[in-house]
Amino acid sequence: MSSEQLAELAGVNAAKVRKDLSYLGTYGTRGVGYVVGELVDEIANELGLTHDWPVVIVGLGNLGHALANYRGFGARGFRIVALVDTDGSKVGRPLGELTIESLDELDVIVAQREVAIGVIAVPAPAAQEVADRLVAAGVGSILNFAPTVVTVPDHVTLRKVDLATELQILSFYQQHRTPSPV
Amino acid sequence: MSSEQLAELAGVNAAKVRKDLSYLGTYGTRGVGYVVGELVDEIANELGLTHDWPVVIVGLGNLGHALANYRGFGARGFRIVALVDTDGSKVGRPLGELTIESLDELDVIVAQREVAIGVIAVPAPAAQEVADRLVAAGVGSILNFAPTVVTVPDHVTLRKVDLATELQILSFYQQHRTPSPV
DNA sequence: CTCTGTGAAATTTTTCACAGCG
DNA sequence: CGCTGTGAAAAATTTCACAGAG
Repeated sequence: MSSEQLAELAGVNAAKVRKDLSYLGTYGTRGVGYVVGELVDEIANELGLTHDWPVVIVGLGNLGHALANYRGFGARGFRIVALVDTDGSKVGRPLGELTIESLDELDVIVAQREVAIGVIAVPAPAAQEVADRLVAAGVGSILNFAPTVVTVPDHVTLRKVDLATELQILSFYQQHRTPSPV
Repeated sequence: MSSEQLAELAGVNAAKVRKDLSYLGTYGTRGVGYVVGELVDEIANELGLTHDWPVVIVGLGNLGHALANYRGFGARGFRIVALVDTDGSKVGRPLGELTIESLDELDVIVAQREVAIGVIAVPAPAAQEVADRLVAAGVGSILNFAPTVVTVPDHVTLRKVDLATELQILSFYQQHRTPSPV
């Protein structure tokens, strides 16, 4: 497949595709293009998709359940190894292959199962507390779904997914009738 | 509040804050700083948060439920006006203030309630079909949570939230021990 | 010939640094 | 004075355009 075709599919400039791919090394063949399978392998390799990343989900309301049931984490190297909630009535309840555990067990869970990533799916008021506990337990990366600002030490990577923000971006484009970006 | 303080809170350079805010007009006072309330109003105004945007959620599995129950859409001007599912056994079931309706009613729902934004929360295989129906019904913007590529005509704005991608970005940083961005 | 890989140019974004207002 | 608003400089990103490999 040529950089032109890849660019078309990705909605970007062909030169950009070539420049970006060139950072991986020389995987194209002049006059021919790229072998898609090779590219996929090399990109997976470069992005670290060869690792297996144990994940803990904190908070099992609707969103937590949705995440716990989400197909496709496995295919990308993420293994959900624990489900944690503060709600005593939820603790002990089975969910898929796992059983909901108490937030108080977090330290042990993270240490024993070598959890690398924590997902916060609790209500906003509890998010900072959960983040602090995750950090204290030794988690290196946090994905926060709670609609609130959470702060963590520098050595911890934090990302936030804010559903209302996504809608806001959409409505902004709609309002301005700007041609759709990515 | 000074641009310095705002920059600190946002984790960016103070000059950038001033430059960005200057595009809104002249809302700061030299020697003093910005009046936060004024800024909030002006930004809300510029971003179109004064509108009210009717939203339809398609697919009421765990994720759809989570979205339907999500607090904070209202505060940002998004009003969920319809919940739609293909599953006959779900149709008619009440959820919050709304009742789940059939996908077949989509055209009427969108037209009558002036729906501007559609949220796709169905399994991946059904996503394209739902997107097509939303477009046909006249929705101008779509937020897709299904982990699959969906294509829409140019005049429709599409955004995608892919949970696995978010985790991938996290694990990439973790692997490279790069200082946390954003 | 075709299509990559890549210097160089163009463009965009970010930062600097300072005149000048309150 | 202190802090904004903003030209100008610096840095980063994207695109061009073409030598050269297959």
